[in-house]
Amino acid sequence: MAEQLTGLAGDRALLGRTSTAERVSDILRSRIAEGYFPPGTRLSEDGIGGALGVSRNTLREAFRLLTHERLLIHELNRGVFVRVLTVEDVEDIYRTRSLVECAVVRGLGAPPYRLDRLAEAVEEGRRAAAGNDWKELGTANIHFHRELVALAGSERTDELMRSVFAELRLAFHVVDHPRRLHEPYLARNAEILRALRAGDRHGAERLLETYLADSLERVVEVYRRQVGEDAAGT
Amino acid sequence: MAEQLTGLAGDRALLGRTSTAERVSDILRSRIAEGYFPPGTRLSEDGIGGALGVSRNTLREAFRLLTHERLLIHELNRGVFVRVLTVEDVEDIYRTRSLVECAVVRGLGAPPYRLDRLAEAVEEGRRAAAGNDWKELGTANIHFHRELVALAGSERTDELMRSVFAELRLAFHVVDHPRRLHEPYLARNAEILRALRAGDRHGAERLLETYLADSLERVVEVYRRQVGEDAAGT
DNA sequence: TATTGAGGGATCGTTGAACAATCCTCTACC
DNA sequence: GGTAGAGGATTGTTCAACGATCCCTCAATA
Repeated sequence: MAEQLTGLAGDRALLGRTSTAERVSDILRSRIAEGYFPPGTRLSEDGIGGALGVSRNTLREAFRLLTHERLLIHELNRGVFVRVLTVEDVEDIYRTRSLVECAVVRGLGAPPYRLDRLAEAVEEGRRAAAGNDWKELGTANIHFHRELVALAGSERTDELMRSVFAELRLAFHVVDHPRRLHEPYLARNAEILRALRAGDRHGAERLLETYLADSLERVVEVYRRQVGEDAAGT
Repeated sequence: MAEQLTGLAGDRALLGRTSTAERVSDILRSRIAEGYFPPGTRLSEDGIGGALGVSRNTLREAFRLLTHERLLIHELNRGVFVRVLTVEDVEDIYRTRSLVECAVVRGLGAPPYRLDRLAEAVEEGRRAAAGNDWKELGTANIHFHRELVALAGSERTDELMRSVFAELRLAFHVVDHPRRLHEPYLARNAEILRALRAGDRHGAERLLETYLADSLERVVEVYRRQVGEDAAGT
C-alpha cells in the first residue's frame, strides 16, 4: 500500500494543473510566441476576458504569470502590454546567457555526460532546417540551450534561464529574416555537442563563448535596424 | 531642453506608483525576511486582511506575488504558508550561487573594480559582529554576495539572484545558532574583497568556491538537525 | 499655430458580497 | 481504539459596483 501511495504522489502534479489562469496564460504565451500579439500590443482585460470567456480576476492572474516571465509589462492604470525589448535588454539577456551557460559547461564534472536531450534538440533543428521552417529552427536553438543549462541539474538555474529564453524569443519575433538569424547556429550547436561528446568541456566552453558573442552581434544589428524603422514609422 | 528631458526620464521610476497589492507584498516580504513570520507559518486571509485593512482579493493578489517569488507556498483549499525549504532546496540554492557567483568573478574584466559597495557590506558585517547582532550579520553577508553579483552589471542576473538570496534567508531563519552560522564568513568575505582589490580575480574565485562549499556544508548540517527535530516534534 | 485646460469616455484598481468546495475538528458510534 | 459523519471555519471563484486614473477631444487663449 505504501508504495502505491508514493507512486500516486507523482500524479499530484497533473491533478493540480487544472487552474484556469494557467491555461489562459498558456494560450496567451503561445499567441505571443507565434507573433499573434506583437510586442507593444496592449491586452485589454475586457477584450481578452470576453473573447476567452473568463472572469477578470482569472485573467489578471494569467497576466501576472506572464508579467513574472517578463513577457508582459504592467503599467498601473493602463493595463498590460506585450513587452518591447530595447537593445539594452537584448545585450543584458546575452550577458546573462554567457555568464550562466559558460559556467554550466565549465562546471560539468568528468565525462561522459547525458547528452541525449541535447542531441535531440540538434535533430529538431535539422528537421526544421530541412523543412525551411526558420521560426521552428529558432525554437530548436532555444531548446538546445535550455538543455545545455539543464546539464547543471539545478532546478533554480533552469527556471531562471527559462524566463531569459522566453524574453529572447520576443526579440526574435521583431526581426523579419529568421533564416539569416538562426541558420548559421545549427552547425555550431552540433559542434558544441560534438565537443561535449568528446569530453572536451573546455573546448565546448570556448565554442559557446564565441557563439554567444557572434549571435549577440547579429541579433543587435538586425534588431537595431528594425527598431529604427519602427520608430521612424511612428 | 532636450537634455533636461532625458535627465528627467531617469526619475520616472520614482514616479511609477505602486498598487495596494504591491505595497502589501512589500510589507509581508520584509516581515518574512526579518523572521516575524517564520517558515511554516500559515497566513490566513481573514487575519492578515483584517489587520492590514485590505480586501481579500487584494490580499490574495499580494500572496500570489510572493508565491511567485517562492517565499510562500500555496496549498489548495488550505491557504498560503511561509515556505519551508527542504535540504534539497538548500543544496540547489548553493548550486545556483556557486555557478553564478563564481562565473561573475571569473568574468570580471581587467582591474580595478568598483568595490566600494562590497567594502561597505563588509563594514556592515563588522558593525553587526561588534554589536553581537548575528542575524544582522547574516543580512550583511547576503548584502556582500548581492553586491558581488552586481559587479557583473547585469540587471537580469541581479534580479535572479535576489530571489535566490531571499530564499536563502528562509533557511537562515530555521537555524537557532545564527552566530555559528554567520560569524566565520565575515573574515572570508573580507579576504575575498582583499583579493579583488589586489586584482586577483582568480584567487578570489577560488576563495569564493571553497567558501560556498563550506557554507553549504555547515548550513545543511545545522539545517538537517533542525528539520529532524521539527519532524520529531510533529 | 501652438499651448493650455476642461470635460467625457474608457479602462483599471479595489472592495464587498455571495455561494460552492474543501478542510478541520469534534462527537457519536461500533 | 478506530471510524464515520455532522458542523463550523476557511478557501476558491465569480460578480457587480464605485472611485481613480488615463487618454482623447475640443474649445479657449496667447
